[in-house]
Amino acid sequence: MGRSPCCDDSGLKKGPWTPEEDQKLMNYIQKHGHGSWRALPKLAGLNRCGKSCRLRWTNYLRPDIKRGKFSQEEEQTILNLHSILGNKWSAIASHLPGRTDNEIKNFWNTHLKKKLIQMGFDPMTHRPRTDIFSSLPHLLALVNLKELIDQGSSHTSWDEQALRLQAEAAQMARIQYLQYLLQPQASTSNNLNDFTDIETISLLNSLCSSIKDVNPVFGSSHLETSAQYLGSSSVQDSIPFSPLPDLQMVPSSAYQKDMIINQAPDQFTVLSQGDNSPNNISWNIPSSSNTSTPSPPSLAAPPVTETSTSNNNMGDACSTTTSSYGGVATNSAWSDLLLEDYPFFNEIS
DNA sequence: AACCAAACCAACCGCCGAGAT
DNA sequence: AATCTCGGCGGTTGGTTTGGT
Repeated sequence: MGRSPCCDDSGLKKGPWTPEEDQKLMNYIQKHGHGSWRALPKLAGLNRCGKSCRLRWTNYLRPDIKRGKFSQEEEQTILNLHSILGNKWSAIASHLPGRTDNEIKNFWNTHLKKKLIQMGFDPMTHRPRTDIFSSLPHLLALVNLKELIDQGSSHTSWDEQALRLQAEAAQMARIQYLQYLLQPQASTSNNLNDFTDIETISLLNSLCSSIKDVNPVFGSSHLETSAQYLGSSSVQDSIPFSPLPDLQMVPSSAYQKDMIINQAPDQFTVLSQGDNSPNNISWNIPSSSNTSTPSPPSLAAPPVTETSTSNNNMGDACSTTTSSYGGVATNSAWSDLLLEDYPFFNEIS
């Protein structure tokens, strides 16, 4: 029959470990290895359950454990891996030498999760949240802008500012809605080839024109976001992450290979390969079977993060952080995310 | 200085799959 | 085949630290 239970002795000590206990455990393992965790406490002279000893060793005493703050690279790696693996802390930890699953889990729960939520992204899906609360950070940012305007430093009138503000908000809403539409999971059919919706194309057109209306600077390589106008620290200080993991898994080159993007100053037209008819608005995207089981980005190539600084049209410096991971580029700013993940946006000029 | 709330993190709890009995 | 342990995992708890008023 089976064995007797391991940790059913209620006389065993629980709670924080003392330095003496730590020393006993370390001494024993360094001499004999841990072997059977069940037998270890008795052999090491500890009044602890084997499970407790194992936890103490793996999470705290192990000599190869790295202590201290997580680096930007580690943070980036966690975000990327979490977007692929979810809460598989041990799997994530296996890619971060010296970090334990417990440490990563704590770091995620106390820092990264909050960051994503603040930015309006669902920490579990890494996608823009569609519920009302996701808009709160942006609404707060708009309130901050109003306060800035109230301080009277602007050359333009309040009405002009309000109009621009309104247009900005509408633009953000469109971008968010567009992202929602472009998500494979959001599609009712789950078939990306069904994405020929006339509503979406007209949305693209309206987005295009509204961007130009709102932001005359647009036409250069980057679309500036409201957050950048506002100098919102919550977004500028943000870390790069994977907002749309499924699409990111499609290599840009293969992705673009299937599409010919044609654009004119006031018209947004998407053509499929092999048919240059301007009336054709079908959009060929690799089938869901190709995207449903993406392979994780290669960890052999560490993420490369670049931060560039530019000025928005209110004269404030703003920075954009771009990371490349496994050949897939992501971007921290909303619109830049859009540009990176949907290559056709890059072509608008 | 005192109090309170939020943040942090080590440790525990309960579950699961694999393997032993 | 059934029962049980072991090791591992993810979720949660609760004590401690930190920051704000």
